[in-house]
Amino acid sequence: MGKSRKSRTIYAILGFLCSKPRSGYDIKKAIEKSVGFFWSESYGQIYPMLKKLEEDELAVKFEDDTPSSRRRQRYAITDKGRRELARWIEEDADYRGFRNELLLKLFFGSTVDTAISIHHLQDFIAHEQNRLEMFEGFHATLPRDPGEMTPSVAFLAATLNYGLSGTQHNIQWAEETIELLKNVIEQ
Amino acid sequence: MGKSRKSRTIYAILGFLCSKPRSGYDIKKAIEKSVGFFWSESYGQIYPMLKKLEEDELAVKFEDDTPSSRRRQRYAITDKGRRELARWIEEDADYRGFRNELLLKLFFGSTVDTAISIHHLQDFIAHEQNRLEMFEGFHATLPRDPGEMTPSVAFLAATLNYGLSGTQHNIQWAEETIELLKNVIEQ
DNA sequence: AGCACCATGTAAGTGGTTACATGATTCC
DNA sequence: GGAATCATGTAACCACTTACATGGTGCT
Repeated sequence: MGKSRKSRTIYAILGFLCSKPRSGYDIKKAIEKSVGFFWSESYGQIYPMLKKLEEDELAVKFEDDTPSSRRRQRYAITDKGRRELARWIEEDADYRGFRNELLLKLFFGSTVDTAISIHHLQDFIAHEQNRLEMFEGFHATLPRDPGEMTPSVAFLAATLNYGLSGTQHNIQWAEETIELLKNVIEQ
Repeated sequence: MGKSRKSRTIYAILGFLCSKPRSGYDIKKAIEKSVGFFWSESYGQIYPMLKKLEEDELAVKFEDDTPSSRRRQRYAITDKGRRELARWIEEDADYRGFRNELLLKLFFGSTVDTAISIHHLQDFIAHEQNRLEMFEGFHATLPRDPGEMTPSVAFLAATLNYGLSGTQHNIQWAEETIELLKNVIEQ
């Protein structure tokens, strides 16, 4: 009776098959491009899982009928697959299992030179500023007209907003924390 | 040449041994109480790792000399252990590997009834509000007087601030997102 | 010819959780 | 006596990453 130690790879794949048939390679790329800032899957998970999806009749494979093109094994989601995806989405989400290495290093910061912690925070700010630019670029491509706010755009915007405002928040926190640590040094 | 697929359990343990000798049980409790909102370790990791720490001379075991008390095997960090901990802290932190199940469900929200996504967000708000109370309670115990702002308090405050402001941010985002989704429904 | 990219996989290894086993101690 | 907690461990299992293998395609 495990609490929630199940792979979510299957649902990530089903979710991306929902919009259109895709190959394993397509799925990996789509994940990186759209949800990469909060989710990732490796080929080592995707390809075996696609095989299992077909076994369980949650997706069907169809070879490309154009023999001239590259070998490409695309999968389409079935009705059973859609139901399984919906069932999972309706389940309560699991909030546990976060691990933040930066915070752990910072928590132990009093055992090393404070300059090291400040350096980590500056690194983090640079990292988050890169992400911020990426988010802003992405955000600019969203339709601003409320008439174009279709459901799927709204859900995309929702996750994007999380990344955007979260990153801004991270930068602000890191800057404030640097000041805090500098003040402590001076005393 | 793995990029960073090494266990950090060893460093979490060393970090907690740094302040005083502890048993495996103590370490687990200390982690839950202080860094539980961004880190966790299980006994299945801690006890074998303590054994390994002793083998590698990063810690030494000493049985309690009071035979009347419970069996308790405490470990003390060695100089070598302190050096190893410091070495790790100085390394660049790894920001990768976050997975957010709530966001994934939300990203696929257009495939199910929007009420489900709103329900998830309301659940999330309740969850974060509980955490907020916990953080605020914890925060209130910190010394406010700048004179008492010792380094170790400052680093504790830094991580706590992350949790505190991050939780506030999460709540705000979730509330705004509910409004966004409600507006989409009405159209 | 050579490089970058497309594309599909597999094998090995690891980190981590969960469930279970065991027993002492404290407190009601 | 019984329950809760203290306390230490192990075995099994699993999700996931990494590294490797293989070969086609398109472009210069």
